Amino acid sequence: MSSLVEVARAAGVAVSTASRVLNGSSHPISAATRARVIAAAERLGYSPSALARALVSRSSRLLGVLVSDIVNPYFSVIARGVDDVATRAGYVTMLSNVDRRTATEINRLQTMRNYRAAGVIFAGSGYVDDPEAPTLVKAVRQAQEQGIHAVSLTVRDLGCPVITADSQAAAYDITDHLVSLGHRRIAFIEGPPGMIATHQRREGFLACMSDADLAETARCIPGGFDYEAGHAATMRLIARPPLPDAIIAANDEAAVGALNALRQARIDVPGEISVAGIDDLRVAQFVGLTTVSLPLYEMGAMAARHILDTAPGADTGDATTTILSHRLIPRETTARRSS
Amino acid sequence: MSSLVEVARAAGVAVSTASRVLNGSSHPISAATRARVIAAAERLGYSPSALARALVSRSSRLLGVLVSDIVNPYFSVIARGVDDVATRAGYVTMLSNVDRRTATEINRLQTMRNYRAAGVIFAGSGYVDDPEAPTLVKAVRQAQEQGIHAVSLTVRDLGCPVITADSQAAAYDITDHLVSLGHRRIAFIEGPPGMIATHQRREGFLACMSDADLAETARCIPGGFDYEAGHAATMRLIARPPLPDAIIAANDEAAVGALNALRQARIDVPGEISVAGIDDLRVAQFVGLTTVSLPLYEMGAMAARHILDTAPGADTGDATTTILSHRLIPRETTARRSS
DNA sequence: TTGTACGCGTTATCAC
DNA sequence: GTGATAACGCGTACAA
Repeated sequence: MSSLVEVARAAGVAVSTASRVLNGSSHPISAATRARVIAAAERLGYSPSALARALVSRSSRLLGVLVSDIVNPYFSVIARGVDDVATRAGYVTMLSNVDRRTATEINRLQTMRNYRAAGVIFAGSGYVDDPEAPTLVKAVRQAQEQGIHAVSLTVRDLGCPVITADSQAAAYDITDHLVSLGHRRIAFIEGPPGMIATHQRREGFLACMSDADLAETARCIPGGFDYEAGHAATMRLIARPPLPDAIIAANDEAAVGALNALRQARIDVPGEISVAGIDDLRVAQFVGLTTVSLPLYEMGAMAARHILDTAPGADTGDATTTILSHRLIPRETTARRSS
Repeated sequence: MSSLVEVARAAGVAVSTASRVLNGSSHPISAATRARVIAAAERLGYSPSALARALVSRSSRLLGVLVSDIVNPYFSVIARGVDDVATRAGYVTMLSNVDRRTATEINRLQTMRNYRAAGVIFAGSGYVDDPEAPTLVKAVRQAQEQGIHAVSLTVRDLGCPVITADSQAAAYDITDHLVSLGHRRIAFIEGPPGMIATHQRREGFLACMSDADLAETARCIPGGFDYEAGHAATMRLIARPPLPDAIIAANDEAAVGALNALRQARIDVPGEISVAGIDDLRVAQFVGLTTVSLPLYEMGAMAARHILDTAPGADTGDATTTILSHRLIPRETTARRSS
């Protein structure tokens, strides 16, 4: 609770001197006074006000990250990547859950603007034809004009740099894997309606099926990114035979839901049907799910690094896109078509 | 990037007037000037500096939460609880991963002190006989003297209020469930060595076994809180027959590891052996794991609420303990002893 | 090498 | 109703 003035007084020096020793300034200070100041600070339990510091230096060491839901492992891995580089650089991570609501995203962005965050990372996907998108874009632009760096981790027209994985290619690759295994009638459980990510993954699936001349046996069914959605979609599939040769879910969690629905129906995986997901979250490893590994941690880390490395005030507004590579991870839920 | 002075100038009023309309002061303002100020603020894209605000009001609307690892669902659920109430109250959550290192905990606490956080929540467990504990306690005390509220989500002598679940009772209850199912030779896969949480859960197991006159058939084996640890511990169990009647893992993730080791060894669950965990994370539902549900979300939410509700400067230093209730969740990995 | 003084953006106190 | 002005705690020219 003591301030610099008190430390200075206790050490018998001027505030500026105390300031200089306490913030590692390069300004020359005699060893003696330096020691006195440090001792006084220690004795008083001095805690430098990052608030005042940020106010005068016009830039806080706060780094914001907007996720849909931190409980979703997809986002917690990203957040971990962000926080690791933030912490190493002496920054602190501000986290906000926006539950996929653009309005909430706008709101949280404003809040982080108010705290003069060094940057804000948008981890979640947006919607196609989102009526609120223009408002968000405007808020992002204002933030940028203020010197706040924005980075999006999904392809999204926010007017800020994008650091992401190629979702469409990932979906293409997992589909190709199944096709190469001899599967022809493949069902794709889609993500939540309206999301750009949903659209991209579906397109990747469709593109591959089309390239393999399997467009007629491709089947897209409504789903979602959670367990329940994957489970329900698969139940519907089971209820309307014949069963497809394989099921690809828009993400791992839905794939696990599919797996369980199949198991409950006593349908052998991968004997009777193959199942695959996308993301490669920890749960995929637990259940031996074939999937595509997305560089989530790296996306978060790289976005954070981009913000910290970019000189304050520089190049805001550039909208470069960086694509990090993904990787197919074959495990036990897929096998060569038996029949 | 525009400040209050600029808004005031643009609106042709004094800063104090602009301030009054822009921060919802109860001070009377004529409708005309109010409109002018609002218009000017809007036009200039004014963003009130939460930094300056916090500086003058001597308390920010920042809420810190220290977790071991946000990727661990145990902690992400807690973080969600914290952020939900923080956001609703206009606060923003600062998140830090401390990887179970007391030194890191101290370091991050200092950082949050510097930002004059309204409070800091310690989500992770500490160690028994931790040599660094005194330093942490001192840091917590200093933070409190500064008006920062600390709350621990585990039983831990930090000199701050504790809001938690009764880990020991939870372990007792899950053990009792297995005992009541007829199991006698029960193995307990412990958590990471040295952690208070590990100790509590083990004690709960041992207490129940002892109460059931099963002390001689109780068996504790070293493990950990992750999948790999549960897997490895179970492999060791399998390697030294006879197999126990049941396995209880210190948490759900380790239980899933145990489940997989058993499955790979073609040992039927729950036919030949029952398996249970503790926590009731989402994965437990996926695999049908019998477990004990801990009020993680509520712990985070209640801790946050406690901090926001407590009048600034008041009652810091009280060290009350609040225990939230847990609940047994029987699922498919446990069954009555067959033989 | 050390000290003085101003400004960062707000709020609050006191006049008018 | 409205307007000066003094803090809040710190960094940093500029001076000594």
